[in-house]
Amino acid sequence: MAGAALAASSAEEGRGGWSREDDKAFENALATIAPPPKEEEEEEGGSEGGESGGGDWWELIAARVPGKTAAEVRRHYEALVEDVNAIEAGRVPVPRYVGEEAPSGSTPTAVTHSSKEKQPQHHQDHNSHHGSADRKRGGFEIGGQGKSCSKAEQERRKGIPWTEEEHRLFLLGLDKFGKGDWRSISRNFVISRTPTQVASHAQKYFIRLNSMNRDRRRSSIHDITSVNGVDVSSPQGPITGQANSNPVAVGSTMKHPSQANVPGVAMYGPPVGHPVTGHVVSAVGTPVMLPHGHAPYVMPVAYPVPPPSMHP
DNA sequence: TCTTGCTTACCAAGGTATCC
DNA sequence: GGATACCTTGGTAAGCAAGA
Repeated sequence: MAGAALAASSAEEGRGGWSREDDKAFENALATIAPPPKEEEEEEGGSEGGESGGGDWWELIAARVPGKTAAEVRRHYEALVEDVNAIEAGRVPVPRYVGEEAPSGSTPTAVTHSSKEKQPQHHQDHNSHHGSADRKRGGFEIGGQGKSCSKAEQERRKGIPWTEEEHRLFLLGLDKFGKGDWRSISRNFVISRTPTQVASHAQKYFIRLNSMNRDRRRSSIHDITSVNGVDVSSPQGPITGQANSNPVAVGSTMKHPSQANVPGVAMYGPPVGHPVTGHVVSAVGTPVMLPHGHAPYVMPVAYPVPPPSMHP
């Protein structure tokens, strides 16, 4: 989505003159100002919190985007939503990274930064390939391009750090779909990441949660365990067992550990468990950032490089 | 039985804190 | 300020379970 949002944004530069700064301000506004409650759209649980709630939501948003009117902001938002929906519906080819090959065949499958999904990898002995050049991030081929790779490619290969925004979406998705349903989380929330990536991220996240009471550590993105003041960190232990220890049924209401004295709360300082600003949340069943009648999880986020949608 | 999806364990790279 | 150690993170192979 972020990619979609960015694509939309850049596409819109021609129409509305939205600069990256404008987009950023716009996104920040969206993240911090709750949409007004709307009767027909609030059935899913509504969005609490935030600083607005009034009818002039667009005005509030516009107030945070220098030089933009409420109407412009609204149009911009709707354009973003349209693009996101179009991409999710498979009607629009997903953006690709610079230097990326066009996806062959009809599959619009995104070019992902997960090498697993995009290029065959020599299946080697686990030990033997460790340290081997072709597994190292600078060394494997992409689409037969060989070793000559651009800086951008190398940058991409070494892994794209999760942004706070992505992590928040991850938390929201976790809250909504529960642990284990990485596919849904990836598809509906963190659409810039593959399910595998989401699962991997989750693994680290839960490990982090469970080691919260260990000695002092550096802060990390995984210290963010709540969104909008609502703690969405799961009390469940590490992702354990193939038996799918998934104690959280999909769509079920998760208990918020912070309210139930769970680790995962602040352990050394502010970053830990600090509420993520933004009205996004509410936990279960709540659409993310939904002003007027739009599909959930539309939270435009701009990226320096448009992350491709992972979902065909 | 085969396919799909999830979990775990491991690695390399990069960043940060600490020590000199 | 530089060197070193430690920590965090993203990615992926392998194993396992559930469903078709």
